[in-house]
Amino acid sequence: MITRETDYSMRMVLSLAGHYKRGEKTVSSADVAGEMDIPYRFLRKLVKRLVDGGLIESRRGKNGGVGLARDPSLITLFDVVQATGPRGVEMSPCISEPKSCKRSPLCQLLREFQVIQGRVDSHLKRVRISDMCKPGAR
Amino acid sequence: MITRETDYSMRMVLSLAGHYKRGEKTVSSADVAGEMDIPYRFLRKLVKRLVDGGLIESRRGKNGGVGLARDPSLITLFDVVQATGPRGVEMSPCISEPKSCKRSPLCQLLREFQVIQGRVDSHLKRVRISDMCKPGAR
DNA sequence: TCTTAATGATACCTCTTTTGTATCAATTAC
DNA sequence: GTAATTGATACAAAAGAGGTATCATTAAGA
Repeated sequence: MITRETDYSMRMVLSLAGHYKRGEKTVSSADVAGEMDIPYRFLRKLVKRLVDGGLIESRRGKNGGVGLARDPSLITLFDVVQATGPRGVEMSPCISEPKSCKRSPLCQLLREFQVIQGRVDSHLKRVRISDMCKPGAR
Repeated sequence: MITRETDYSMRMVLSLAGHYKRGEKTVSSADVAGEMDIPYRFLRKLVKRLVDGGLIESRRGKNGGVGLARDPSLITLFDVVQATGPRGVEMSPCISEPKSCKRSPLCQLLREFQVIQGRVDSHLKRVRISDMCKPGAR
């Protein structure tokens, strides 16, 4: 599931990619929040995870802000998903916690869920942030 | 997202498919609940949706119960998902409610979500219940 | 006809997760 | 030194998921 957290994180990275291409390596969180319709304080929480995940860098103090840690062609949607939360875009609780269900060893449903999850993840891995920064997009 | 509701509904249909193949066209909800580790009263709620969705049929009174409405080869996982809830296995709230976000007309993320959603749905449509009732499976 | 076993309908409850807010400390440019 | 910015942490509100309870209705069979 793509939660708001994941969605907002992706928006933020997209925004930073746009600035990155224009040579603006650092932008304030407030600017990104305004630009991408993200609640400012919520976004501030997400910044931490993206920094911890190594996708963005931040600088404190006056004229500080955040910026991509590397070229947008080297960041995929999957990277953002991973950095945002421990559970990713998991299709089913059975994916991350198969042991919590005694049926899992023989469960045909789990098998199918795993196949679908694999497809979703591999698609997310193929989509680079740079691919999404086309003119007219936002 | 595959919620417990969806998961339980799939389990129920799988169980009924097993009985169906053994010639038992009607089984009590209590038996299915016990067999598939589903809380009985919760399952009762799900029965209604599957009946409304035309996947299963029910008979009241003594010796009543539930059973598949058609051959398991004519029921897919997608059918179960659709019958279970209005939102299906939606990847993102943006899929079912794009109008709720003013960004959607130009949103590159929404485009990607839609592509992924389409892949998930088409996979679910290819998996028939009969495919999943192999020996050793449950 | 009476009893029993089953579903139908509806309402409710509780816990977790998601989403969002608030506060204060630390840092940096000028 | 001041103003602008992020860091860290805690809190709160809202929504959703998961589960329970109750009573009505129906049908089989003694």
